[in-house]
Amino acid sequence: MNPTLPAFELFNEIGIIDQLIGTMFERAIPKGITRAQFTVLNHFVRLGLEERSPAELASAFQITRPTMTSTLARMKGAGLVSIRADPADGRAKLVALTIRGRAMQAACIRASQALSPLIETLITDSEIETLLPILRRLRIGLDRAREPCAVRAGPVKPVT
Amino acid sequence: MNPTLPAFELFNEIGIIDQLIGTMFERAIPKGITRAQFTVLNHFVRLGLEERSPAELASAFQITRPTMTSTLARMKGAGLVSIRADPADGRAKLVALTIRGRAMQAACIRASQALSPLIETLITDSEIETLLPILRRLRIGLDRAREPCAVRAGPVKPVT
DNA sequence: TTCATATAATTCGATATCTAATTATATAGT
DNA sequence: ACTATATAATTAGATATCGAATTATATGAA
Repeated sequence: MNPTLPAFELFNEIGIIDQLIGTMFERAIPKGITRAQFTVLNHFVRLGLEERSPAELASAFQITRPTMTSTLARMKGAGLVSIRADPADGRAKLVALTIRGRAMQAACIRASQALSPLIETLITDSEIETLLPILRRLRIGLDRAREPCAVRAGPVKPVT
Repeated sequence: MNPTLPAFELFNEIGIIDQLIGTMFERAIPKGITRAQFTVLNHFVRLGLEERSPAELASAFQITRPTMTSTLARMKGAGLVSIRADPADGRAKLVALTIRGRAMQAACIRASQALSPLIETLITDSEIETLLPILRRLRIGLDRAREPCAVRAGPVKPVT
C-alpha cells in the first residue's frame, strides 16, 4: 500500500494472495457454503470442541462480534450449527456443530483437495516452513496490537 | 483451512494478517476513504498513470469488474476520480485521478506512517526480503491459474 | 452484409466485514 | 440495595466482494 515501507509491499502481496485463494477455495467447496462458514465448522472439528460462545468464536477468528452474529445466523438457517442460551449466563449463547455441519466440514475438506496439485507447483513445503514462523509472529503481534475494542475484550471462560 | 496440507496453514495465517492489517489501515487513513479506494488512488500515483479503463483497473487488483464498477462509482461520488466515455471504444470508459484524489492519496500515505513503528517491531526488512520473492511467485501463479472468468477472458470451447 | 461471439460496463442479489448504537444481563463499588 | 460499569449479543447502515444475468458495442467469419 504505502510504497515507502517494504512492509507495505509485503502486505500488498498478502492481500492479493488472500483474495485469490479465498475465491478459489469458495469455488472448490460445495455451493452455498462460504469460506467464513467453513472456518467456523473447521474450528470445531479441528479442536474437537463441543460448544463455544459467539464471542469466543469471533475472538478466535479475529473478527468482530456483529460479524460472527451474522454468519452464525446464516449457518443456523442452513442447519450447520445449533445455538442455545447459555444456562450459566443470561447474556450468552452456546453454539455447537450439527451432524449436518460436521458432514459439511468433511465435504469441504474433500473438495479442497482439488486445489493441492496447483498449490504444490507454486510453493514447496520447505518454503512454507520458512514463511510460517515469520508470519505467525507477525500475526500474533498484529493481533495483540489491536485496539481494545469489542472484539478484544475477550471472553472470560478459560479454553478447555 | 484444510489442515492436511501445510499450505493451508500458510493461507490461514495470510488471511488473518490481511484481515488485521486491513482493519488497522482503514482506521489509520482519513475517515470516509477505504482501503480499496486508496488502492486505486495509489495505483495511479505510483505508476504515474493518466487514464485507465475500469477493466484494466479490475485486472490490476485481481477483482471482478462489478466490484470495480461499484468502487469507482463511490469514488466518483466523493470526487476522487473522474470518469469519461472512451472516444475510441463505445463500450469502454476512462478513469482519471482528480486533484482531490491525488491529495487524498498523499494524505493516506502520510497517515499510514503511524503504523510503521508497530510494524517495525514485528518484522525486519531482512525477513521481508526473504518472504517477498516466494510470495510474489505464489501470487503470480495463483493469478495465472484463475478460471477464465470475466477478468481473464479467453475463448471458451464447448465441451459437447 | 449478417450473424455469432467476444468484450466493457452495469445491475441484481447474496455474504462478509466494519463501526456505532442498542438491549439485556452481570459484576463491582459504595 | 443501588448504581455505575462491563460484557454478550444484536441491530442498523455502510463498503467490498462475488457470481449470474443484462445491455451495448466491437469483431470476426461465412
